[in-house]
Amino acid sequence: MSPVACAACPLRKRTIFTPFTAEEVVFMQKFKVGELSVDRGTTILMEGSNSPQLYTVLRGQGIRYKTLENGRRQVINFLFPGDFAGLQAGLMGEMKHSVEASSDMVLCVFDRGELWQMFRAQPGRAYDLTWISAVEEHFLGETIASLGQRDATQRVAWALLRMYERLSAVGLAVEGAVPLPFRQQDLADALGLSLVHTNKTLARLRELQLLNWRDGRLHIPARSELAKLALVDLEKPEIRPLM
Amino acid sequence: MSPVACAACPLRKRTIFTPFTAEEVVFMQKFKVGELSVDRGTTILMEGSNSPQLYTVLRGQGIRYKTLENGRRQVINFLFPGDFAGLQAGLMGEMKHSVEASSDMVLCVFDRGELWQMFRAQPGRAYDLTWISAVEEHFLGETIASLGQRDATQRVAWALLRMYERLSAVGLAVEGAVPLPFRQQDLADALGLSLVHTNKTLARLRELQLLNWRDGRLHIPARSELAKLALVDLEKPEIRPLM
DNA sequence: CGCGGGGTATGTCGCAGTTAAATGCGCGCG
DNA sequence: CGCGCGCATTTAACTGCGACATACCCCGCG
Repeated sequence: MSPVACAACPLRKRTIFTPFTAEEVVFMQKFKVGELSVDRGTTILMEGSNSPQLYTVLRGQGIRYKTLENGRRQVINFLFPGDFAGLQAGLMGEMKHSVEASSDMVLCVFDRGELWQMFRAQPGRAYDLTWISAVEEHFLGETIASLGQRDATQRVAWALLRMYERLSAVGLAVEGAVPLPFRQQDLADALGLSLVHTNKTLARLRELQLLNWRDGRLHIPARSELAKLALVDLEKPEIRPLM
Repeated sequence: MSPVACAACPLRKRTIFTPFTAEEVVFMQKFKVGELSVDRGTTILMEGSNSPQLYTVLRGQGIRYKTLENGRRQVINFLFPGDFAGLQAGLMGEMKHSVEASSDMVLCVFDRGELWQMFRAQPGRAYDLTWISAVEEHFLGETIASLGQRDATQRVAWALLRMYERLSAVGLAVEGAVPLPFRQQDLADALGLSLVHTNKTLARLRELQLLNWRDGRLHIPARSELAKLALVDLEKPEIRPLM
């Protein structure tokens, strides 16, 4: 059965940051897999283009977004180490979204055309990918629920809390702070709010000492009630102070 | 390479409604795959439960939803022939969403535990599943964009148009009408709108002869400008009449 | 027959969230 | 040095959408 633990990159079965094994190097060569380093601000995938590459994030953060017909931008999700990108357009055809590096990034790249060969040679990779897709889909579902049913405060709290936990789990927390190199506009576009309102909400959360996000680093105090806030409906009077 | 056309069910490489081939029957037995018929209203998957089964829809429609902490419900997507359900919870663990039959349904069922064996024996299935996931993910991304950036009218227009096209493509359109056995409340919960507001929006779209949804059947007039409406921003004066 | 429940249809009102516009602040650059 | 530019912040005025209330329709049921 071998229920592989979250294997983010086809190259890595274990965790994100381990060095390559000899076996993995052979695999890399066979399937034309390589590493790619990009600078902050680089557009890795562009909507409308026809990229034959797939990526997994090894280090750094990025955002995956889509530009609508009316010019507005929707950030679909944020990319962290372990995430996958490039599949969304289907197994072929042009990309339906863009990916941009919010910090310097290191990516694991391989060819979409090799996927079929890879699955045949290594069914375990297919299993990994299915797993990753399932988790990804789960989070997209959560996001939909957030956009559809929660108010601004809950959305902001939920999003930041989730990112915080996600990055902490990968060991990126330093003294209770985690790197989050996004602009407030990125967060606003992800949550379907205006920049102004996002800002106000952040200010309130900061006042209440529920979180602190400055200079690209997010800090959440030890006994922060943020989790409650993100989940519980604000109707509840005991949480009400938030407004 | 064999870029398999959208193979909805592990049992069917071609289209949705073809009968099983002898080869497929052998496959069914080997991997303990079966068919399941359920009545309208049946809850197929329940959030919190621990179902070991995966499903693909062969016939009928359903909704996949999630109940939030505050009691509100978010419909994540609607299920049509060809759609996949049951994976979202990850490859194991309890379901994070529920699935309910909106009409009588016929499902293709198989065991999550067989997935690994199946992938090993038939890499093509893994490829299919990856494809399906990619398409699914694409639509979830679209939904997120809709919830985040579009107003009520655009959301309703977009959602109904998409379903209409989807079902037409599978040949379910009869005289320009397509079966859509959902309540307005379901649509509202999917779009993050109140029932009342959804209703009013539908009324306006009906007045403008852009669509007609009655008695579980959706009709869209041949030269309906619905598509424009769903995509173009209402700022444009020529579309403005809608308000 | 009357009664109740589920779904649909409309009107009014208030607030959360939007749009617009202006200020401050740090940084790279001619 | 001072100008421009990206980003964060703040204030003020407007509005889309949700909450609530009410009414209608169809159908099954005692």
